[in-house]
Amino acid sequence: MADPHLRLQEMIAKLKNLNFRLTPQRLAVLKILAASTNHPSVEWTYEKVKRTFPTTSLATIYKTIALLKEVNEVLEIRFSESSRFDGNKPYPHPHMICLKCKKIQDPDLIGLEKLTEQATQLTGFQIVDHRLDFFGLCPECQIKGSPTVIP
Amino acid sequence: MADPHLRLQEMIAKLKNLNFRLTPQRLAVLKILAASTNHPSVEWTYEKVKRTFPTTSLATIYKTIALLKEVNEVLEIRFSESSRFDGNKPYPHPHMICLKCKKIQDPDLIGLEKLTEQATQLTGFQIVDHRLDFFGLCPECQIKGSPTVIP
DNA sequence: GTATGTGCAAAGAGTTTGCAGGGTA
DNA sequence: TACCCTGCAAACTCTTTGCACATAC
Repeated sequence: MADPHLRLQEMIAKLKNLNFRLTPQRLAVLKILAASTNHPSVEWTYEKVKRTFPTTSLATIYKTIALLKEVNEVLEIRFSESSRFDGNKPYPHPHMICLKCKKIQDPDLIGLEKLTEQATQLTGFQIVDHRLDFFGLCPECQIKGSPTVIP
Repeated sequence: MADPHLRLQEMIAKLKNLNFRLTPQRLAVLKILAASTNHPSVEWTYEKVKRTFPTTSLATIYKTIALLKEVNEVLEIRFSESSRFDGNKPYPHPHMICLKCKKIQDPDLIGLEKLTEQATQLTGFQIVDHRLDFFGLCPECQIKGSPTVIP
């Protein structure tokens, strides 16, 4: 993962450059997204921010994340039920998703570029984005009946 | 693509074997999903079925597709906005998705198995499903301002 | 004949939006 | 001080559900 502190500074710089204001609530969201490897959900981020700012609203979390998406400082991983976010690596990359505990992990795969080339040549598409998800059971969930934790 | 007539027969056989009833509405949905290469949405399927059965309800389309998902005779491609379906190839495969006209196409890519193996070995996940989507502009949409058609 | 499927309307979940009041630069 | 941001509640979209009536087998 990228250095969380560095990522936070990058995010702050981006927002300042674009003349967006750095409110305490926003800063709290940035910190969480910059440092998390667990691909937080909106709800999880909301609960975490509320520990510091109990009056924070869900709408503010949504609005802040929408802003970060707009300036490409967070990657949204959309599922039909809800979305998960990655502010540490805000660019497309493969994910391993545990169907039981909902953990999301980033494997370093080699060869995805080759597939992208093939796809381009076969279809003539001008590719601007991609998404590769593997679904299954993580090592922990293969063994015990681990609790379902949705980050 | 698989032979649409054959696919329809397979779907019918599956439902009969499991003692589900073959209503005219259901049959209409099966026909559409077995024969379509455009990865229909629920809404598109609904409009198409209504031409033959004007009193059909959206709920029936949803219920029929849910049934087909349950017996693995249709692949659901979920997006946060809505889902698209493939009854012709009801198993995981890569998709090319045009961001403009919403067309979805199936490229025959070589090498995805290698990535799956890598992912398994790197993470220890027991993989049961995957999804690979490429997003971009199809050849038509790269040129003209083609109309946005959502199947 | 009987259980299953249909159609309508209402409920549900996650997300977005409008607006009045409050805080940043 | 001026404008942007927050927080609350209502709205929105896609999908699911409950229930009375209809119908496939």
